[in-house]
Amino acid sequence: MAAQQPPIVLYDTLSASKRPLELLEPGRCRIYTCGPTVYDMSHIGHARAAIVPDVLVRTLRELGVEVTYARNVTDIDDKIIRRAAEEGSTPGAVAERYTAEYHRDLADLGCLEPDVEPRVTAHVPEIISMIEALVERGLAYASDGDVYYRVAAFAPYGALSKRSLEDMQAGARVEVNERKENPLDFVLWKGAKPGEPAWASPWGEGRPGWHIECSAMSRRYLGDTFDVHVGGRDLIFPHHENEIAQSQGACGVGTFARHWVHNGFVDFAGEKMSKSLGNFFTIREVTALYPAEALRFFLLGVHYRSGINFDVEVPCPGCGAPLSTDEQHGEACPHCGARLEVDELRRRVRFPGLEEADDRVKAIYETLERAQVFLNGPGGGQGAVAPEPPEVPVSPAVADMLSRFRAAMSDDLNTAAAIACLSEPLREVNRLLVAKKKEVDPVQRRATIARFLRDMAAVSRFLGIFGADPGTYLRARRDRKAARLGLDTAAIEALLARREQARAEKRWKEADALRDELASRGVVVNDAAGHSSWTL
RNA sequence: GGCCUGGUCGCCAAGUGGUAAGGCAGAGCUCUGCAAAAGCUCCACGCGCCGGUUCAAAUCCGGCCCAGGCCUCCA
Repeated sequence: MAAQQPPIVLYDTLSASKRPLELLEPGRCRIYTCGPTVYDMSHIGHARAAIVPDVLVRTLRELGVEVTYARNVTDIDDKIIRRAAEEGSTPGAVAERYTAEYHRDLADLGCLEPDVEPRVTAHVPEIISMIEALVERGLAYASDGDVYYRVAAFAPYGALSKRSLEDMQAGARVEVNERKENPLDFVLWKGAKPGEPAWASPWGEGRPGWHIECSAMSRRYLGDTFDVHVGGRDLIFPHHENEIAQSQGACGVGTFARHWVHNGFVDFAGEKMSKSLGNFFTIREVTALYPAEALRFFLLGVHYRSGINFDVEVPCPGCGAPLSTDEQHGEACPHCGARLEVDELRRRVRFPGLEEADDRVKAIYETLERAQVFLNGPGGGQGAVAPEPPEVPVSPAVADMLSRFRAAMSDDLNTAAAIACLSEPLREVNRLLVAKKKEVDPVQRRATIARFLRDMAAVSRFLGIFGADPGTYLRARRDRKAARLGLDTAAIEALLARREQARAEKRWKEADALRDELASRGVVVNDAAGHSSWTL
């Protein structure tokens, strides 16, 4: 597809409107997103902040745009230093460890690797030279070993966050820092403190402030001006506002990101996440309980700019009664009196929304698997999808699926609407798969199912979901869930075999009793023509 | 206090001027030894409330009520 036209419409925070993504260079898009500060395990909010730009990148690529995607790692920062001190480790070791954990989480979540992933500590020279440029232009000043940005000297300050300097001064907390000319000035370079990592600079030993790294590194890899900057909503102020001040201050007004994309928050149980029980979970904690694809599907079920709520259900270990947030913090269950311990509660936590997502992803994979088997027979591999017979009519619902899906994705990455486009085709394919021979035109049936599989492969490239081999996914999901529930797979298979024998001999009572026994463990039995299968 | 979002079916959630997507739950049915899965049918004359603009409004304007966020580290 020639991408001469703006490929998609995207909401832009700076202009506060949806507008076509007009690329600096037709057919090519440069994207920068703020990656994590690596001082701890990443939480679900980080997952969303990574998945949103990932879907943007995937969508543009699928629409024929050549994308350069940069996502930084902030590997030097107060929190990293503090963490290292707590652990008796070094900031470098802390950063390295959590960078690796972050990569593992994102790989689980199906995020593509960025084309470049710059680290702050490897770009100190670029940072210093940018600060020097700001000082030369009167936009920054050295003060007692620190360097600060002179906010009042940058006229557009506040344009992104829609706040005037006066507004902010009125609402600002009084900050005691006599090194600053203005309380709103922010630090570009921090003078070294004893025992902290430090680099030589024109202002003495020190290290970069928080915001400057994104300005310096985006410039290095994407140029003075690039197409899209992505980040969480909470970064609009001060982080992104300051990036604009730095970059445009150094490179000129009109430079830097042409389009600002900000994703909404993830809330837990209706509250913004905080590190107290019940509303703070890491990616790893969640993916230990549910498939990572279910988490991704859940996060994409809501438009990226909206907040998304993670329902959390914490049952009492004693009586199973759901506990309110307050009750979770209590000593004992108000219903049965059982002692409550944090670790125990965290292990038993349930996420109803994720369970629904898990079931939905499972159901879609089941349809994909049945479709594959229909076309290729049992054991037919993923790559063995039969070519679509030419010029054969395909059921309308399936024929339109991909174009409708693509249209939704092109309209400000409306993943929720895009996913909804799959429902009708899914129903149609399921209908065709079980239809009696005389009910459908066999040629059309085959063509429709083949087309569906082909187009679902495209869908999976947009979303980063449904790309696994269905049989492999379903087996892994089931076995993992069985292990988590402490079920003995071999014992289940044995019961199932006994039941099949009973059924073959029409001993229905025995067969039903065995099914009840399996059901009591949560195992769902599915009888097909010749054989039975089980799932969870 | 300043600034900014959002209030759509029991729950989740699309829809930003043209007559309410989708998912879950629920009801009935088909298939089935019985189930399960799948499928079929049904499930918001109304989109926080009150006015207004318009041939036409969930969508635009004004007022009000409610919830949340940012202004400090934060995805």
